[in-house]
Amino acid sequence: MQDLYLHNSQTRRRELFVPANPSHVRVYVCGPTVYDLPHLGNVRAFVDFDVLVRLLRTLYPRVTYVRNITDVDDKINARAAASGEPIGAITARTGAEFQADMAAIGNQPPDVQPCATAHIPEMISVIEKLIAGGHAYEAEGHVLFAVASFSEYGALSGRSPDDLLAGARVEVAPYKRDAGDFVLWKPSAPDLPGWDSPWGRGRPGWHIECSAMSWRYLGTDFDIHGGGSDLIFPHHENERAQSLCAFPGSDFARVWLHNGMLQVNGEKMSKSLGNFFTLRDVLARAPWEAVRLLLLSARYRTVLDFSDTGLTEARDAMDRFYRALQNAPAGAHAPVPEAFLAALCDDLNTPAAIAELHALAGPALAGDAHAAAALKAAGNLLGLLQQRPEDWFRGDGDDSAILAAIEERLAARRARDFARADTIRADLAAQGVVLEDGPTGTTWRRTN
RNA sequence: GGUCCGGUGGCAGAGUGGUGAUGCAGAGGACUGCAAAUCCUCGAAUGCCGGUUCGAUUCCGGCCCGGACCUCCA
Repeated sequence: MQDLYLHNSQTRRRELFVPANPSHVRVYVCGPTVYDLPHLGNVRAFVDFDVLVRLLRTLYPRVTYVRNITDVDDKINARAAASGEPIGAITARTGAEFQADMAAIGNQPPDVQPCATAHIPEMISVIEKLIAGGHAYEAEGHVLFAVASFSEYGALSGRSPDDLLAGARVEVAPYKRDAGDFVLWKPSAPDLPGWDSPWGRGRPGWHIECSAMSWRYLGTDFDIHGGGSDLIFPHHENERAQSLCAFPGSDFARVWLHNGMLQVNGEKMSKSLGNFFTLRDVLARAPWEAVRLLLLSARYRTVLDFSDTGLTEARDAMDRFYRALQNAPAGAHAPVPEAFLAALCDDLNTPAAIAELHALAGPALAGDAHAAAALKAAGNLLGLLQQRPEDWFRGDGDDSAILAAIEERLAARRARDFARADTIRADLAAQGVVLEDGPTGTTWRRTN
């Protein structure tokens, strides 16, 4: 079997991936907070981890992929207060939109998508373990994690507790023992979501849900934890501290993977900056496979700058791949090519993998049916190239007017009335239909 | 200010201690009524300064520039 190497952000090194149990690989990825439509930066992360899981599924017999849904959060509360829409309605609606968008970009559903609000008892249980172990304390109705109780605190994000204080941007609540202490549980006002707990009616802090739900579905130790690089601190640092202290002797996640941010015009795309495109904005301008190819055209760890040029190029590349696929006999199957698999096994080197796609497209276009079948098999690992080529080029819709115009143009060409033929072709082009005259006749495709 | 990541042709983007992938764009040609698509050919890059080395784009140090994070974030 191909060795898989991954860049572990905890050690900051590329390491051979060795699952704790090769017959069952376990992966946890931080999912969305459901209060708005996913933007393209969110989508990049989930596409990257979708490819990771597809790869793991080809290398290992069983993979459990857990991705949480955060449906209790102060941003959700703020959105509800601002819009008047009830919290439950916001989370239900945007949760459904999230699922629809994941399907629209070609991501396979995770095995488990636990909601935070359905796992309050597990969170309370973890918090109780932390208090019992001397890692958490109650203060003014809050339960706080005591950073000083965990000597490894800061190891994941590479900072010392002292560094964290130096440039702190927020005021330190007076009830904290240390400035770095963070909330596990906090009191909730009567008009906000709350659950009964040993510390009164309240709601969880941000980080505890992931500790609770990874424990519930993957156990105290698992193989890979993924998320955006902006989550390394504080979210993952705190999550790790909670889990390691609640379950002494465990390793929690053994490999941490963090995807780079997506930028637009050199600036980070994020909800708080208000410069984001939702996935739906982008899908209105290009087919989903072009968007997906663009997102995979840079390595997951690097910053990716989104541009219209890139979108156009990705679309043209998909055109070429699907053209090549037209030479695959129906039902032809080929194994995933070695070089392609090797690229993905090198820390998900998707640009190198896409270069292999191009290397297959050449022979396939020249009529090599095996190369075409291999191209399709490789594309499948990226979540691409599984449509019929005619659907990619022409899609659904009423083609009768187009076909009639093509017939008329063919008649004009036979009569050597090229002016008329060119007029028809130009008219179709204006409608987004490109004609291509080949040795076997005229074919057509949509470009919008 | 602190921690971390990165700077490769016109653009995007890999890799590598010893002729620097791939795609787009560009130039020339084949094919075509003309195009489109396809094919052939070509030109074009390692931020700056040192160090180690027979040899550095790669390793080390400094500098410059960009980005992420420093309790909202994928």
